[in-house]
Amino acid sequence: MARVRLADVARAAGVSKSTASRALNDAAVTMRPETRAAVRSAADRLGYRPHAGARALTRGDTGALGLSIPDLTNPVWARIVRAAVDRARARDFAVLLIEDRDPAETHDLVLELVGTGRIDALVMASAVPGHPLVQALPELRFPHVFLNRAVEGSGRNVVARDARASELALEHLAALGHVAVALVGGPAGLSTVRERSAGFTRTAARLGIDPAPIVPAPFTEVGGAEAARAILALDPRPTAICVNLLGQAIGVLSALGEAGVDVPGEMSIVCYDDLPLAAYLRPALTRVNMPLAELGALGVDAAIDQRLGQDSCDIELEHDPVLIVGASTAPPAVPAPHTRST
Amino acid sequence: MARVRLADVARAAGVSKSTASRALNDAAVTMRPETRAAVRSAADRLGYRPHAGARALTRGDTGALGLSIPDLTNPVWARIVRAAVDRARARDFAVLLIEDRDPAETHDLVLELVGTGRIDALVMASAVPGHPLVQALPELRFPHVFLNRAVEGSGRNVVARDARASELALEHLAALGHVAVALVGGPAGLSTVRERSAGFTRTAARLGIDPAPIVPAPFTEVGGAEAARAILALDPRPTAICVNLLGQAIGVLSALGEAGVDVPGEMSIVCYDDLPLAAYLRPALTRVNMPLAELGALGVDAAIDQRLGQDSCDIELEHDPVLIVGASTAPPAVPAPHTRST
DNA sequence: GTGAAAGCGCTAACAA
DNA sequence: TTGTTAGCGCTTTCAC
Repeated sequence: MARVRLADVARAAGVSKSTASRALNDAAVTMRPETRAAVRSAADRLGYRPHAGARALTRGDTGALGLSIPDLTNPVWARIVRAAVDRARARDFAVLLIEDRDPAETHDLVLELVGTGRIDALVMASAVPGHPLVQALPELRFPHVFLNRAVEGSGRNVVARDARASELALEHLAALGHVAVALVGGPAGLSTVRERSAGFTRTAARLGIDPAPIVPAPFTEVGGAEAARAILALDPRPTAICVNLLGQAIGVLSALGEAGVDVPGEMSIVCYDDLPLAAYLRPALTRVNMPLAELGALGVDAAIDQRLGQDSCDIELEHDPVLIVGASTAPPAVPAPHTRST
Repeated sequence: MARVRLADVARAAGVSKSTASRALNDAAVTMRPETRAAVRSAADRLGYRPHAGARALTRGDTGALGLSIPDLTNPVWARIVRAAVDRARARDFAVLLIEDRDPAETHDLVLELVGTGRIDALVMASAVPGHPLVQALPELRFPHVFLNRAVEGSGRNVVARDARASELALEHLAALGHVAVALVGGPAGLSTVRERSAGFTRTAARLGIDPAPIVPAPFTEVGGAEAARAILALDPRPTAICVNLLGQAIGVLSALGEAGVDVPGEMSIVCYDDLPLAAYLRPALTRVNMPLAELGALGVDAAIDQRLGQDSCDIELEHDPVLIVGASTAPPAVPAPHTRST
């Protein structure tokens, strides 16, 4: 099972190494069709595979991408990764996965990957304010894009229409008659959170919904549960809650259940994540489906294109989020009194 | 930002390339301490990083591992991947992630990765009976281990004590007084499923629990829901259900809820996955925590060690699964009559 | 203990 | 249209 080298193919086809190389790689160059065919068939027959290291050495690229995401155990990221890997493979790139649980370590790792010439570009989906990589990348002049977590002014952002998620949610709730809605937000500084919050506030105003409390919360079940308890304590109490993450929504459901608050009877819930799970919770969640697959694919495309010399630019996904109505939303039981002491 | 090469380091340290290389890589070779120090400090100062491709060419290895898993969106696999990537990094290896959604494609991809010399070893966590790779790998004589999905007779299996999960679950249920327990199983041919089923049958017999129905089901929410409906239709009806996957368990809860069956009042549930989510379901699940992190880490260790020339062998994890009692298990409401017509 | 030189497998000038 | 040649950056004999 010794490695088949280009020289072997060349010999088998009766040509020189360079001709063999050209026949295999350079579709543009003009050469006798039978030469090309001979080389190709020899390569096929012998099972020739170019050695990636050798190629990296001469061509100066690796055919690999780095992909950094914040949390692998969140299925939303898993879906993005899946789409990214698929697209990368379609374009003949491998993906080195980086789970960014510690920015400083991620910084070191990426610098190592770049320095050792292991990747051609980086898809950075774990940007947060103050992340050392966000600062380091431009100085490196290394091809990169920011995916789903925009860095303002970078001109390399690939993002979904996050504000639209809030619009869809609030329009649905308004149509049901809700006039006071809360939002369980997320960690400060994340562009998705910011966009969704902005869309929330803007749309609430437009629809005549109460200036609604936005409760920041960690992206965890506990975070959702605590936010829900805070919201329950509000006076007047909102009749619906929008939630950024499915994990948070599960925490919200849990807290509401413990407090004896019926969903959707006394409280409606809309979640901005759509995963199979969401349909099987009790009640099944009304949710917004974000185009995660498109996100992953476009991120990879942008990164590769940039490596190929194309100028980078901010990209917003074509597809709108989609609202999926479940059993967690209903008209408010008692029209909220909507009075307030002055 | 031009690349710093070994030659640059050598020049800066006033030695030859070979000396520089030795100083940096070969801890064993004997050389003047000050020479080594000079080289090291020069390398540090210049920010030298050996080029991975060049190194692959001369050393014949890449410092990268392939890791194939069945489903990235299942957080259980995400945890295994996380641990694998961490361990790989600790041993200075990168990980190329492969999501095996189509065995034929995975086969091609892995052969490509191996053929192009992109990986030094494969951690195969997506083996199923008849998987083309399972056949191809031994012929390739390429270092590989089977992780969490054993291939009988391969002598390269890294697995947890899956049978023990069933033991723990049944012992808990027996202590509560259950005498008829069902198991929601999984796709045929998976070693984990087989082990858990075997442990289930064996332990049930030992504890005097009814020859219990094992209902195979896909690893999805729907799968769990359908299995639950089948179990509800049984006569006599079991008073408890063990479930292989968290996703299935959520389907089970959903189906039981729809059928108006109270958990744990009328039906107890134990799930063999422990994820944060499980604690926030209503009711919070009684569950078995498998040592997933150890699994991922040992799989990587075994793969690397094998690449390093060590003989492979089957490995069972040191740590036992752990039972975590939630609110989904309770004594059976009415002692099951336990009579049967003959 | 250290240096010179060869070569890993490939691509890309440059010739022919 | 094809072949010759010279590296890419590194490790590793083999001399010294």
